[in-house]
Amino acid sequence: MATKQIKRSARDKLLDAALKIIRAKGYSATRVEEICAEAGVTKGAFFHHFRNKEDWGVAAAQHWSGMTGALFEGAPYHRHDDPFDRLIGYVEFRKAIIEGDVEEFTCLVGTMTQEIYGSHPELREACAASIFGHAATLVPDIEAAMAARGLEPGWTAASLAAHTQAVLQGAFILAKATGDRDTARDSVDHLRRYIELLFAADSKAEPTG
Amino acid sequence: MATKQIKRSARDKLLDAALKIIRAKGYSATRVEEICAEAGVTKGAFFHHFRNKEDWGVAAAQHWSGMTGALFEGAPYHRHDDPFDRLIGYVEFRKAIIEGDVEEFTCLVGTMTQEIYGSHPELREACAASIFGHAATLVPDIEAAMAARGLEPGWTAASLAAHTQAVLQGAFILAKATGDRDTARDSVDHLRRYIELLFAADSKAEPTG
DNA sequence: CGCAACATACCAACCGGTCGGTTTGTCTGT
DNA sequence: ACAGACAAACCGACCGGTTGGTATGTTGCG
Repeated sequence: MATKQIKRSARDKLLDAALKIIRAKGYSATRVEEICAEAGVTKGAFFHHFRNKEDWGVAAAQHWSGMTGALFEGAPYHRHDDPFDRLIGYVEFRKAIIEGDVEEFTCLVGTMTQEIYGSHPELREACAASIFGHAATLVPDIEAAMAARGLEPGWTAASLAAHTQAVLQGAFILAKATGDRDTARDSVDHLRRYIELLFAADSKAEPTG
Repeated sequence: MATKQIKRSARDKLLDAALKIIRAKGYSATRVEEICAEAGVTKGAFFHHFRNKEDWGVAAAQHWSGMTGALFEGAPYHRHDDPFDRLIGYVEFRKAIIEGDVEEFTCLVGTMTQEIYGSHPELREACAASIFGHAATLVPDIEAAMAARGLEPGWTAASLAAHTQAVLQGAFILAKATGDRDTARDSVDHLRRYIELLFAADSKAEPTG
């Protein structure tokens, strides 16, 4: 199933190069010759596989969704019996993979969204699908945890799931600003604390209407 | 002190253009001729006032700091007597100014940081100073609120202040992805609820070590 | 006058995209 | 087993518009 061919095609190499370069310097500043050099192929190969640069960007976003999807699907936090534990496990897993250089742990589609949301609708759509598709995987566990505690709060499971992604995206920006992983990890700690407080305040009245 | 000249100089116009264009399409994709057109000046004026594009970007970040600094300094939430109320007031103010098109309420320096953190150190420094300089204005109120409730938690005032900025930056990304203001406002609601829960759980033991 | 604030004209490098050609693999008939 | 046909994968020179930056005026104000 996995890595069925030893010889990676030019397309695959160009997509892997996308992850590295876009996360390091953004979509707009990335030149296609630079992509080709990183991938070790020529410009001809690039335009054989992709109609244009945006087409490559869309494919990169989909490639990213596939890779991250597999990563989270195989992550250990799913083993917990309690849905709340799985949710906390997810957050801790997100914290744990904040490792190495900034361009290694930041989010491809979040970075792209910033630059292209107004000028490349197709690409924006692909990025949005990646972010919210991932957020949707959290919803069942959140709903189950809510039901288990009999919570009927002023927020929805989908909204909390989206919020986790907002915190992570924002944490990445701060880490880029400081150049320090710990800046991002601190925000993930706050996110974990928030979720714990949300589900601890089970029978109490909500402070916010 | 403020707006001492009716005739805005080319420099001011170029800086105002920066806010509009960079927020709409990012730093890299913004062309200097486009900046000049938006500002209604010529390229000669641009390179008279700025050594190069990056120099202009740094000035834009500082201009942004000055503008937002004045905005928040004059905001009504400072009138509250209680520091906790001021903190909540700040969050609500941030929610209230999420209005109009996406490029009108998103953050200039957050957008820039994403693209240039690895390639333009001076610009990154200016953006980081803007973000964390703003976060620092929240620290006294957070500390006062902590002291008033006798909180000695596992988190610091500076860390919570930084987290507020992370949530806001992340909320902006999600709003760019969906094209909908409400996506951002939802995360600000979660942020408010988190702060309320933090300060409500005064005498209780922290769930997170 | 003299200097700063602008305008105009221009350039060399760059960059996305094209195009004709070559290599590599696969399918088919014998 | 093998040659021929065909297509997809890939190459790299080339093009034309664009872009950051410069060189050289011109204007206006103290």
